[in-house]
Amino acid sequence: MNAPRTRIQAENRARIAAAALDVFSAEGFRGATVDAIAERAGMSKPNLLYYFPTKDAIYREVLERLLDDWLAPLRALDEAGDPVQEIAAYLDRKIEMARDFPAESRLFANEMLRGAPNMIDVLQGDLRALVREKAKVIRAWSAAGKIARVDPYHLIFAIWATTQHYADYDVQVRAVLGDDGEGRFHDGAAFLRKLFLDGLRPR
Amino acid sequence: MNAPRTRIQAENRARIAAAALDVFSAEGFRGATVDAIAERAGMSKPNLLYYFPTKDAIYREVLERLLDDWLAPLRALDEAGDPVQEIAAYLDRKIEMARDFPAESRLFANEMLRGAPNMIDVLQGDLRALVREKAKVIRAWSAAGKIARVDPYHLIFAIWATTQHYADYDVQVRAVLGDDGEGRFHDGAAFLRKLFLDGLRPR
DNA sequence: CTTTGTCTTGACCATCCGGTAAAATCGACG
DNA sequence: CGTCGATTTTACCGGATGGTCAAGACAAAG
Repeated sequence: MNAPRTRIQAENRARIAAAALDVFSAEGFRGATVDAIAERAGMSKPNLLYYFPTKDAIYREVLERLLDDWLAPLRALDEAGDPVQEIAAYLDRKIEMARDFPAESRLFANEMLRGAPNMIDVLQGDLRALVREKAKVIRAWSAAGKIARVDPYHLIFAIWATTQHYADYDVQVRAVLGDDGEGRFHDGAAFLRKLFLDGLRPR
Repeated sequence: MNAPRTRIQAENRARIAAAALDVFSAEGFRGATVDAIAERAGMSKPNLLYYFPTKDAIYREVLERLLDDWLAPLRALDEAGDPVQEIAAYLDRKIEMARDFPAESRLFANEMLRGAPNMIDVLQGDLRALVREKAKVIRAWSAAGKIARVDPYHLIFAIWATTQHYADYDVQVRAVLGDDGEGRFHDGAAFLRKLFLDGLRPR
């Protein structure tokens, strides 16, 4: 069943993965029930288990489907572009993802909080390599005087943290700001651009 | 049983709360089992349930014990101090908390991810009021030209996000950096000070 | 239409888990 | 020491949940 062989299989596996993303991200792995995922996918539990053998398998599938999209914004950081604009654009892409794919962000957050039992290998492998590569780019920008001399790793962490915060801590942000439609994403993006480029100290 | 009447009660309730903090923060509410908390506290499950009537009650107790400590760093932001130093000091305090009390941070993160079912009233009440008050202070600093004109709410979010990231995403940070003892907290603090004060654009 | 493999369902099982009951043990105080 | 309330333990219950099974419904190909 690893490679979908029929149209129905492809459709249903996709529907299940979408439903599972919602449920897992909102309830955590343990809090999500197979029944809840099945109901959200519009099918019975045994039917769902016809497509995925175990709850774990569903979870792993969801994680896998996410990974590429998740790292795409960092991958797109372009050595050849203008450094300041590249970083501003990276911030924007990440804020957009927090706005448009909050469930994905929360799923990752849940996995991290538990110690990444299903992703530790990816973190230490592909992710680490990608970050190292981009850190090199950032360091070169620093050396060329295009941006300030800062630790590129912690810069990347700060970009992740500030942008994903709008998805992961959405309740808190909304509680503090009051309900603002989606204005918080726009205002947050503007603030972050200013923060990352110019900081707080008056010039 | 709300107010401990004996020495043993006070001791055991404290031991249970400490154990529960560890288990809840690592596994999430649903992932934590009463048995696991009891074992970690060094007692049997029925014994634990002699001190707290339900799993929910344990969880609420843990949240309550945390709240004051959690908001203390923001409360300490002093209108009368030097703005730049006040913000730098706030960053430092928050980074220290991420290093010294990561379980607390992760517990909050778990609660936020689920939509804060047990804290939404606090968020919309005390927290919101406190943030509003401090936002006013920050805005006054901006108006006086002591710091740049930025949205004070999003500034506070950014401080929370960047500092708590070192607790909540600890696995990821360690996977990317390799094991570094606790150097990441020192380096992170230095980076954040520079980021928040001066930004990335070369001067 | 019929056949054959795909898909779906209802009934069911075993385990985990939150919580209870009641008896046994402990410990502070007279 | 003896008493009595505080504490702890053993045994247990019922519902939730992950997963199975066997039979039925369905779709595609001849």
